[in-house]
Amino acid sequence: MKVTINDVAKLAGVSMKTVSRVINKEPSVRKKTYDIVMDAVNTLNYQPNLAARNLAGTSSFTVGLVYDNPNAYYVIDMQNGVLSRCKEEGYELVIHPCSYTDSNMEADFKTMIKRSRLAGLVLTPPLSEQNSIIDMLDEMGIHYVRVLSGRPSDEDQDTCIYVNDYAAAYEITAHLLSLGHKNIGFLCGDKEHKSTTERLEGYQAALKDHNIAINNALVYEGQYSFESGVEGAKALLGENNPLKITALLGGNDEMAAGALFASRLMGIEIPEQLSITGFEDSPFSRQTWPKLTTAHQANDVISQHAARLLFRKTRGARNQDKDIITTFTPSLVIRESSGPNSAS
Amino acid sequence: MKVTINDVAKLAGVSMKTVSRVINKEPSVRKKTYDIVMDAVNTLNYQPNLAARNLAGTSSFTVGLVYDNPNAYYVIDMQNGVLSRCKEEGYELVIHPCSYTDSNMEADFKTMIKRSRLAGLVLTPPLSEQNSIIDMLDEMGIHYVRVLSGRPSDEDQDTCIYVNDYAAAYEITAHLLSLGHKNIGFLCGDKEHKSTTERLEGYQAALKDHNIAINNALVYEGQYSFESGVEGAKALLGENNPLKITALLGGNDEMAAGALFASRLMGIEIPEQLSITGFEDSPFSRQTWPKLTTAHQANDVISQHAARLLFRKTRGARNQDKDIITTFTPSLVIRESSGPNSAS
DNA sequence: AGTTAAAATGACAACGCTGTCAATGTTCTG
DNA sequence: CAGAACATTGACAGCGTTGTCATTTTAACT
Repeated sequence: MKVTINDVAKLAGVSMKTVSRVINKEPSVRKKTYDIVMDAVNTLNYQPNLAARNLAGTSSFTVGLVYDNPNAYYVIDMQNGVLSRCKEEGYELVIHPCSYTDSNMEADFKTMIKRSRLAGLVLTPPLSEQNSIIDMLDEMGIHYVRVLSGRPSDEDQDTCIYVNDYAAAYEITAHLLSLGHKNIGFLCGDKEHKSTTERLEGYQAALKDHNIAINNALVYEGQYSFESGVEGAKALLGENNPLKITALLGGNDEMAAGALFASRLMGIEIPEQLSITGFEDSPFSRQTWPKLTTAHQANDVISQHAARLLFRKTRGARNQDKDIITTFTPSLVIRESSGPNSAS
Repeated sequence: MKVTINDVAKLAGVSMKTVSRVINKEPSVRKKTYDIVMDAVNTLNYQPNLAARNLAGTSSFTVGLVYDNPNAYYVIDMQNGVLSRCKEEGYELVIHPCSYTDSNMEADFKTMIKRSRLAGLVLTPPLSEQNSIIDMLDEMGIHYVRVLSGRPSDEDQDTCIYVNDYAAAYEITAHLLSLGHKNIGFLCGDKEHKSTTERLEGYQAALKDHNIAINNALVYEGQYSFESGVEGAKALLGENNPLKITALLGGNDEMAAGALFASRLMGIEIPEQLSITGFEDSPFSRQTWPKLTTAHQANDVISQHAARLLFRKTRGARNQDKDIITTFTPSLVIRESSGPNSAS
C-alpha cells in the first residue's frame, strides 16, 4: 500500500540513496540510472514522504505565508499564487494569519517556526514593512521574501518584491487630470501600510507635474475599509462640497466602494457629478454600480514570483531562476466610475 | 539553540518517553511527574517537532482543508475557523484548493494525501456533496468531515456538519411574504450545490404554507455569481416586468448584488419598487447600496465545529468533545434592500 | 595496458519523535 | 507482611528520508 524509497530502489535495482539523488535532482547521476529510477518512481507512483524529508534533511519542504490583512480577495490571491509554485516544487504551505497589534505575535511566530522548521516565509504588508519583524527573522536566521510597496529604485531585489504603488497612483491621477479634473480628493488608507504614503506621493507628484497646487484639505486620513471610505467621502464632500471636488481617489477598492455608497446617500451622481477611482482591481470593483475605474494589481502573479524568489534563496546553487520579476506596477483599468469633469 | 525532547527529559530527570507521554496528555502519568516535566517544557520553551511526530506516530498532526469555491470570503472564513482549532490542538493545516471539473483532481488528491499522511480532511461544498469523492476517501481509509447543505433530520452527525439552507430560505421568504409580497422571484445558484435545491425548496415551502401558488417562471436557473445575478434579474424583470415581481431572492449575496446592479441599470428603485435579498451575509452584503437583507451564516463557527468533529474522530477515546453543533441555520438579517410591497 | 583522477554509487548513521514491551514502584489483599 | 494486581516509568527499535564518507566504476591520461 504505502510506497517508500526502498521499494523504488529495489525495483530499480539501485540503492536507496541513488533514488534520493534522483528525486532531489542532484547532478551526479548518470542519465541512464536517472531514467531507470524515474521509471520505477512512475510505475509505483511513488511520493516522497514529506515528514521524513523534513526530519532528515537540512532544508525543509514547507514554506509559510504570513499575513495580517482583512481583505479576503487579497489573501486568497496571494495564497493561490504561492500555492501554485509550492505544488510544482513539491513544497507544502502553512498559512499563518496574525495581527500586528497582537502583543504575543512574536512568540506566536517563533512557535510556528519551531514546530515545523520552515524553508522560508513569504511576508505580506503590513508585516513585511515592519522592521521589528524583519530583525527578528534575521536574528533567527530564517529565510524570507517580503512583498511590499516600493519603487524599482529601492534596492534589495534579493528578498523583496515591490509593488509600485507610486507609479500606479500617478497614472490614476493623470487619468483624472486628463479628464479635466482639478480638485481631486484622496482617501488615504492605514498609515501602517507603506502603500498609503506611496499612493499619496504618486498622486501628489502627478498634480505637481500638471502644475496643480497640492491642497492637504483634499486628503482624508482613513483606513482601507468600506466604512472609512464612506466616512471619508462624507468628510470631503459633505455640506455641499465646499472644496468643489470633482474626482476622488480611493486608497483601495473598498474605500472607493464606500465613497460610492456615500455619494449615493448624498444624491451625487457617479460619474456625472463625481469621478471615483479604486485601487487593486479586486473582484468587487466590478460588482459596484457603476463599475470602478481602478489599478489592476496581479496579486496571484506577484505572489508566484515571491515564492520563486524564496525558492531561489532556499535551494541555493541548485536553482538559479533568472526570470523573476521583482517590481510590479498596477495598471490603469478604466471602467464607468470615472468621466470628464462636467464643471469645467 | 534547538530544543528536543531529550533536552527536556534531561532537565526534568525523566526518560524521553515520559516527556512524550506528558505532551500527548496520556493518562498514566503521575501528577507530580507531569508538573516537573511541564516546568522543564516551559523553561526550555520546548516545541515538539511536527515532522518527527508525523513520522514516528501512527496518527498524524496535519489536517487538510479542501475547497472548490470562488468565494474568497467563504474560503477565508472556513480557513480561519479550522485554523483556530488547529492552533489550539497543535495541528497543522494544509490547504488544498481544487476544481471538481478538473479531471486529474482525484490523482491530485491522492498525491496530497500520500505526501503528508493526514489526520483527516475537512470538505466543503460542492466537493463534500460528491459521492465519488466520499467513496474514494472511504476506500482510502481517510478520515473526513463534510460541511454541506442539509436539515437536522439528515442523519450522519458523525461526519457531517449541516447548514440548514432550507430553513433559512423559508425564513427569508416568510419575511418577504410578511411585507406583502406575492410575486417573488428566485435566483438559483449552481445545480452542483445542494444548497441550491435546499434554498429553492425552502422558498417553495414558505409560499405553499402561505397559500401562494408556485410558479416556475419565477425561478431563474443560474450560478452563484455576480454576473449570473445580473443576468437573472434581467431575465425575470426585463421587458417591463411582465410577471409583476415585487421581490427577488438571490441565491447568495453575490447574485443579489448582481440583481441590485441590474435593477439600477433598468431604473428600478430598491427597495421601493423591488425588494432584493441575499444569502450568507458575506461582507459585501454590507457594501452594496442599499445594504442587503440576507441570512447570516457563521462560516467561521461552522468550520470550527467541523474541525472539532474531525479531531474527535481522529483522536478517538482521548477526546470526547460533546458540545459540537452539527446543524447550523443561517438567521435572517434585515437591512435596507427589502421593504413593503408598494404595489399592494 | 597501466596508472590516476574524477564521477557515480552505496552503506550506514542520524533526524526527533512514538510504539512496544519490559522493568520498576506502589497499593491493596488477606 | 508476603504476594498479587495495578500504576508508572524506561530502554530501545523504527518511522522514511538525507548527509557523510567509503567504495566502485568510468574516463583520461601516459
